[in-house]
Amino acid sequence: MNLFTDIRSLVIDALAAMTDAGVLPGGLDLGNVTVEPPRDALHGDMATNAAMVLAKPAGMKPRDIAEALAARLVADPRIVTAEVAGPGFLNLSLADDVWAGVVEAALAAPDAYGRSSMGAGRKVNVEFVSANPTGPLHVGHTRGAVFGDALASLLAYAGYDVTREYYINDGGAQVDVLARSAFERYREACGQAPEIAEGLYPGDYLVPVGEAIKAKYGDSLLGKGEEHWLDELREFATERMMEMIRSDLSELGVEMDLYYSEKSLYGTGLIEAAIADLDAKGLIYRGTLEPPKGKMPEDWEPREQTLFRSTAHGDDVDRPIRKSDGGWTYFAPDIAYHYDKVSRGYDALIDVFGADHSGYVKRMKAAVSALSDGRVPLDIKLTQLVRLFRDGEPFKMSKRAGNFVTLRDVVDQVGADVTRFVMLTRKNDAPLDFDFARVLEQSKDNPVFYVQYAIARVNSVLRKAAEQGVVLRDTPKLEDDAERIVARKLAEWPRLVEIAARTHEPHRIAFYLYDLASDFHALWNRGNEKQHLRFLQDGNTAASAEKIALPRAVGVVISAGLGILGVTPVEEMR
RNA sequence: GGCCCCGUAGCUCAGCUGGAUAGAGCGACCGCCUCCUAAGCGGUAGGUCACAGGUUCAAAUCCUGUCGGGGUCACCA
Repeated sequence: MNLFTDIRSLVIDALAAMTDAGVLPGGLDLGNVTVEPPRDALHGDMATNAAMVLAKPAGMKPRDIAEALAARLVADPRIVTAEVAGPGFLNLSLADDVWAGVVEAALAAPDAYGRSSMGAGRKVNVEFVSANPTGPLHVGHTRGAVFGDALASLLAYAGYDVTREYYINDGGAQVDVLARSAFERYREACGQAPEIAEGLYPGDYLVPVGEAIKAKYGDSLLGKGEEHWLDELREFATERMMEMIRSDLSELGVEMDLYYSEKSLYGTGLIEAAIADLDAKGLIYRGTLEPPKGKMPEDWEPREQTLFRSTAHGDDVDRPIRKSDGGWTYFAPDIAYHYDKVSRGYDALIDVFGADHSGYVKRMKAAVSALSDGRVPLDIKLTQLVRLFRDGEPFKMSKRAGNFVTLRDVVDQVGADVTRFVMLTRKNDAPLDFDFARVLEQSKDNPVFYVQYAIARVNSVLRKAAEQGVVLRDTPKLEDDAERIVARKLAEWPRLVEIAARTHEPHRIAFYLYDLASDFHALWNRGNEKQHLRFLQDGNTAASAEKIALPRAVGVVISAGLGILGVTPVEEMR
């Protein structure tokens, strides 16, 4: 049930009837006619722009259209008043029955209310995190993980068939560096002094890996050149890193459907096939790139390379796919990976990158556009930096020293639920301040707590009601504006889900939940002043049952929303 | 220099396929607990939506340009 689409249908039908009656000319495009919540509640419950949108094509004054439309709309029992306002808005106020119906719908099908069929079962692949398997996940990855996971849940809630996927960059030079770094820790485990040369990974998370290598190989690798151990240790260390990463993600509540290995692309012909596909489309050629405009790199020299004509699909320059030694550049397996995603039959692809990868957006979009002949849209969402604070004091991280703050640090200190909610209290492309102390604060200044407190209050009322022997009923009685405001906010939920899903912006869910909680807290406090607004009516279980329906519906929607965000609703706060 | 993101109240940020008098929280000020959790609520004050053009019945939103902040920039991933 989506009240806004219901009322929009009503408006569209009325406009069609006006056309049939000769009031409006035929052939009007009604696509731009909207029914939305007005910004100001004083304007009513819903507003439609129909008269303004149609005035020009119909050759009529907005007011005339609006008044004729109003006359038809008020004939519907759901519409109490329809008033022309401003430049031609038609403000609608809806009957209390309608709001009661919203509450009933939520209570009748708690798992379904707000779910959308807009996805229509279309297959969407959400690739996220995809951190190099060379160390633990840090805060930046955490944000990407939370964002991607919530986005995936949101899309599933909106009716898409979603795959969560992680691309393991285990095919490049950085996993060689990992192997060498692990080897030094292995030497350390064997009692030798490790030599962590410049460029190796210094983090002590490799210490246990070194010990594990010793446990497996004894001292048989000591003193041998890397040609004897590089392949084996690369695989060994990479597997250990991925175990750690999977475990970190699991701590955060993220479960991938598929881990896709870059290395697995090699030797299968997939890269060659992807490039051949582009070649067949005339998009591969030998050529020399112009130097970058503006500042000239010190060591730049003209060089003939094998290039992908990404400019044919919107990129700024063509991109090399082979290195001068004949090997593939990192871009080639990326192309092959997306070629594989396309050929797996997805209707849409989403990649979640850190903002520092913004330079790859155009070339990846160009690749997918070329590979799918423009059929499969690729949306790339960038997550901005996370700045860490404690009690307002920023603290520094140094990747060189290996002392960056890890996902596990964050989750261990504040918990997965708080981490996830806070990470979604900003738009993905806005920087996020994360204060370890503040996010645990139990006050209304902390949105996590504020929303959880609302649901805790709902549960509190339900416990009290059970003690008093109230038999729950799904038919609410709404008699005050404070109640209607809450019901109206509940009515916006299905609409909001669709907007958030369409824009790929799960943060909208978090903001909505905050607003809903706010309306609910306001209603709660009205009960302090007005006895009839209390959910529990003294000694009158029948009246209580009618009053409790609304907060129960609030609980339904907050639970559903937190579910999308991957946050566990609390039972109570003590 | 090219490209990408950002610029909205003193601060941190929302703002719906373009809608009406641009919202919330913090901070400031004034109020509300005999009563379902005051861990909360109500009110007051605070704005050239960076700037300038353009499109439109209508622009914080779309387009162009300028300014300011951040990111990124061939044979690393």
